[in-house]
Amino acid sequence: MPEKPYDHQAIELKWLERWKDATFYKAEEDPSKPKFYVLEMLPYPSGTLHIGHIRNYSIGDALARYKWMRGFNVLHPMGWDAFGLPAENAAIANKRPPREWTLQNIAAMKKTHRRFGFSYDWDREVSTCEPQYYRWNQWFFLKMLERGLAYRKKALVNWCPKCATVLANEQVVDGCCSRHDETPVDQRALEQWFLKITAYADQLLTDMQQLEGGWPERVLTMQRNWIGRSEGAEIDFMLAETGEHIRVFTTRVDTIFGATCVILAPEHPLNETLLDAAGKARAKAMVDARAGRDPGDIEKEGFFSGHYALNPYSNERVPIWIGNFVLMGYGTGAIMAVPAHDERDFEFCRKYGIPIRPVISPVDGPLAVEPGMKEAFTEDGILENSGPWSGLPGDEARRRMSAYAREHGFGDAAITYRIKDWGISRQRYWGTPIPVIHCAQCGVVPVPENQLPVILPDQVEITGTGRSPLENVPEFVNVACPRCGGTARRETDTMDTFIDSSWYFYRYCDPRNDRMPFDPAKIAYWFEIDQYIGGVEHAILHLIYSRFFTKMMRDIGLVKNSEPARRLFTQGMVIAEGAKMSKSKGNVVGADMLAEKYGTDTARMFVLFAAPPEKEVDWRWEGANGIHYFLGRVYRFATRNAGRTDMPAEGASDRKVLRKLHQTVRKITEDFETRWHFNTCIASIMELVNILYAEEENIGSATMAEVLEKLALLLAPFAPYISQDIWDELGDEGPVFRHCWPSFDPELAKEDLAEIVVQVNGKLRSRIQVPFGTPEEELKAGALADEKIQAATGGKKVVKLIVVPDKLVNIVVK
RNA sequence: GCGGAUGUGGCGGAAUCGGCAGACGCAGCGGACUUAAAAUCCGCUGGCCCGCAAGGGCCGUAUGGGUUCAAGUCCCAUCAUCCGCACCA
Repeated sequence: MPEKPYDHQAIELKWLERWKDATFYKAEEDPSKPKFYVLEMLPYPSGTLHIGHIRNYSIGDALARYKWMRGFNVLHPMGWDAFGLPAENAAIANKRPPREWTLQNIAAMKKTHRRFGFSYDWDREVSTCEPQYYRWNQWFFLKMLERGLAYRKKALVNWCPKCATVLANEQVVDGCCSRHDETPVDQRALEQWFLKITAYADQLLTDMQQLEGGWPERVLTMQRNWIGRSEGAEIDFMLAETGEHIRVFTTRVDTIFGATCVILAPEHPLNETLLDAAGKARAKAMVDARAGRDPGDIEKEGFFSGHYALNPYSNERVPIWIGNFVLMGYGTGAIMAVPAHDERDFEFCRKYGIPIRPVISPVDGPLAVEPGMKEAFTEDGILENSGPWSGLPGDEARRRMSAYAREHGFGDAAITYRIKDWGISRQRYWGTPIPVIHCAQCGVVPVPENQLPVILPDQVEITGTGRSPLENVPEFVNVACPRCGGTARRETDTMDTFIDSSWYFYRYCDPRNDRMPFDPAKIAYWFEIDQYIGGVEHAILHLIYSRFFTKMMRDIGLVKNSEPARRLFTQGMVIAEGAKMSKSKGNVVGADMLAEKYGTDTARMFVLFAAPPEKEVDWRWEGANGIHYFLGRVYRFATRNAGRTDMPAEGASDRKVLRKLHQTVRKITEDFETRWHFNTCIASIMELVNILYAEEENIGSATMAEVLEKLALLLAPFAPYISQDIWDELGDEGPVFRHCWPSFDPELAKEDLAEIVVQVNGKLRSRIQVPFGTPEEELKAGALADEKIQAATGGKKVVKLIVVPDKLVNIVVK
């Protein structure tokens, strides 16, 4: 057949058109087949797909296609994380309703998605801003309300003045809004809804054992730190005058005889009664000074409150201080300061001349003496000067002293977590309405289930003033109380959008169900997710909320699994010409731009070729040229050799080509099953093609037919259009990615002769060819007889011979 | 400050279990084809040195040490870059 030029535009358009109504990516439950659920994180519909998205989807698509070819029943869905702030900002800027803006963006992005030909089952598409979806957010909220997992409290919350809304702790980075780098976050007291993720803190931690090996260690470590479990004790110090209690949390109750003061956070509620007006002002100033600052830069400061507390173990009277380094949000907001055995306390007490009293001696040394201590001794040791506890080792003392506190009613062993309950109220329009009603008579009343969904009204003026725009929609706000029928007001806050993405992957399994969030039987078939793929930036937020939701759903009987995803892969970022891509730098590499210039096959393959998928990729246009050129080489070779019968008889070239072919199949198969280094997979296909060019006229017809067919199959997971077109040119039927993945013959993949590296004192000096399995003695003899080796050893004494069969001989001479 | 990862040609990267460093590609150089260019095809391409040449030698995986017959790979220290956490009691 005559050679054809590689016209990527024509090829991609042709198959795009032919596949328009194809159904081969449709997934259906089929218990007779092994299932495989591969999932990429759903995008926010910003309007355009960029190369970072393409990388994420190209990895997932290659895996999905490979698994199909291996006979799995694959579920590979896609959807839209469609609620969120940018839609409102766009509405303010362009005077267009968020819904319209969002739907238009989805349409544009979906078009690009289709153009790239990713293998999604679009019948399962989910868009989180649709009432059919968010009604189940509301339904889950009501379920959690019933179980006490959702509750309301007045709380100091993080407030971003630019977003004009509340942020979750996870959305605050270095005291600033994660969306506005330079904007310090304020603290405001508001009535907020919270989800009790802390009730699952322990399970979130212990269930990580199931994820070990399947999730990146890095992500597990980040989650562990985020949950921040710490074991210790809570102890009440009694206020000397009034008898009120100050509860402190400590991990080192064994050091309590060294406590020389108690320190309260500046926001501590007791300050209201403890401090005079001047003191309150100082405390307030401390809180303000801390806002938005890097904690490492703030010097420890404090002042004496004028009051004293009693140490319940020793009955000692210690001063109560207010300290800026004590956090209200952790533990009890109050600490006992043991300067001799804690670095921070040491720094603070030195500064203010508070006594330092060592009570723990090192296991193998004497007790420190004060004055003269240069730093705190923070390790475990033996208790001294600690009344009846003296002489005990630290761990035993902690156990017995906690028990003592419990028996005497002034404390107990306690576990504290760094993770806090999840504040989900947002004073925003474009999100899921929280389904409750505020009634003057009945208080907070949940919207009855049969009245869901609470529909987000369409005609709303977006103001960005910090009050929910829904407050200005009387037909939304004014309702009858479901309990007493009296006039009542609807809740106008909406939910954090992380709710949406916490369970969307369940909805994919049953996306049109209007009686339940999904049918549990379908979940039982598809779950857990076999492979989840996304950016590492979601290591704590999205991935911890999703794990929490799964456990909650399990506890209300909807699912059986305790974890959503068995395996997680976090791909590296794509940067452009050495810099992080961003709109402001104008260096965003858009997906459509790529499709036009090189075609989608080239774009996909280049991001996979440029680096292993877990590493960062630097996008360089010249690199993409190389892949495009390579695909052209493949295409021209295949079209001019398809169906050829004028080839010479089979000979040495066939052996060579087939060996390389089977080696390539083996390499790529192994990589798909283990480490996904698609860059070297593609490199090995290039090597194969280089050999084909070198041997083109010497290959027999049968070999040529086999190699072309398998080449198309090997390319299918990475470059579906060109591989399909070659498949078609070869006269093969149907979609190439529904054909069986090629097998390899280990015998054919084997080299004829082993090449033995011969070293003298560890340096390469010669190579010899021998049959595989040549005995050690023969290898030694062969190596010593080699001309170059004789020259190199030059009659020196052979001290030792190291032999690695089929690989290497090292001759050690003196 | 604490924790983790990474460091290999001009560039992206390869070397999967301690056994040939630099696969594959980009960029560059040369040749063929062409009136010419593009496209395409073929070749060269870590550094230094010896040689007209064929060929050969030495150095080389951030730096300094160590283990080993053998180290990019293992151990210790240092430096650099990136990421996460950062007063968590």
